[in-house]
Amino acid sequence: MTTPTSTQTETQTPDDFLRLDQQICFSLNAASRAFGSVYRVALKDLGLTYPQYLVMLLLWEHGELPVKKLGEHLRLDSGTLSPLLKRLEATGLVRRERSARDERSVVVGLTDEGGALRERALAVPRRIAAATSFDLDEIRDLRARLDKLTAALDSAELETD
Amino acid sequence: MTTPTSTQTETQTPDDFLRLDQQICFSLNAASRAFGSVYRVALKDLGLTYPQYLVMLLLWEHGELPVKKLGEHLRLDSGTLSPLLKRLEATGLVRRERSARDERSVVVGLTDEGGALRERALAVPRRIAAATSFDLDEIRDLRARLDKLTAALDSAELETD
DNA sequence: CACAATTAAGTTGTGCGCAATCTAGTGGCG
DNA sequence: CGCCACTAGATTGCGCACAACTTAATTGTG
Repeated sequence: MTTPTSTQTETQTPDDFLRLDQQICFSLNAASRAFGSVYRVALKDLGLTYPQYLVMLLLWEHGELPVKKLGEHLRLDSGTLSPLLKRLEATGLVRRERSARDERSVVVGLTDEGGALRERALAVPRRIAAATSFDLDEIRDLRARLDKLTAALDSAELETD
Repeated sequence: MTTPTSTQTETQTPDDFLRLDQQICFSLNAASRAFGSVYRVALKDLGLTYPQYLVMLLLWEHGELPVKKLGEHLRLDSGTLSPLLKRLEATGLVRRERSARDERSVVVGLTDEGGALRERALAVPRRIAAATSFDLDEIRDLRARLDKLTAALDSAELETD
C-alpha cells in the first residue's frame, strides 16, 4: 500500500497532494476524451474528425475565414491547422486561396459540397446533447466555469514566475 | 455575416444549434489544453510530459502496477501506454518486467531514479493550483460535475442507438 | 488432454497539438 | 529607395490518443 504519512503541518505539500492535484486536470482530460468518443461516432458518416467539424462550424457560420482567424477562434496555430485544412481540401469540403489584398494570408472557404454537408450536420448536436443527459442550464453553468478556468490558466502562463 | 434564419419552430434544430453544441465540448477541450500548457512548463525540469507524470503519480502511490491497471486508472489502452512506458524506461525512471504468475502481463515499477524524482515532483501541485486561482471547493465541485458528465458520455456510448 | 475463446501487450497507421524553424510578403522609417 | 522588424502560413519533429490488427499466454469446456 505504501500509505503516505500525511505530515499535515501548516506549510505546503502534505504527502497526498500528489493525488489531489491530479484530479481536476485529469477529470477535464477524461471528459474531453469521452466527448471525443461520442463525437467520433456522431461524425463518422460525415467523414469528419472533431477538430475538422469545428472548422466546418466556423465556415458554415462565417462563410469564409483566413487561417489566422480560424486559429484565433479555435486556439490553434498553423502547425495544427495547415495539415488539417489540407485534409479538408483533399476531401473536397474546403477551398483555400491566397488573399489578393495580403499575399501572406490564406482564406479558407466552403466548396458546394462543404456547404451542402451542413444539412447533414444539423443532426449532430441533438445526438451529442442526448448523450450528455445534462440540461441546458447545467451545460451553460459548466461552460462558464470552464471558460473562467481557462482564462485563469492563460493569464497565469504569461507571468514569468 | 450570413446570419442564420432561426426557424424557431417547436421541433429540433433551430439554426444556431450548430453553435450551441460546440460550446461545452469546446470549452472542455480548451480548458484541457490550457492546463496542458501550464503543466508543460511545470514539468519541464522533471523531463516529463503530462501523461508520463500521471503514470509516475500512480507508481509513486502504488509502487508497481501491471500495464492493464495503469490503463484502467488512466483510461488508456496499450496502444498509448506501450510506447509511453518504453520512453519512460528509456529515460531510466521505470522498469518493466513480465509477470512470473501470468506471462501475458507486464509489471511496471520504479527505478531508484524514478522513486527519487518524487521529491522534486512535490513542488508541481502547488504551482498548478496557483495557476488555476480556484479554491479547493470550487475545484471539487467542478471535478464532480465533470466526472458525472464523463460517466453519462461513457454510458451513452454503450447504447447501440 | 485438446482446442476454441478470451485476455494482455505490442505494433501499425492516422490525426491532433504544439514547439521550433523556415519562407515569403508587408509595413515602417530613416 | 533600402533595410529591418514583423506577420501569416507552412514544415518538421515529437508525443499522445485511438482504431485495427498481431502475437502469445491463459482459461474454459467438452
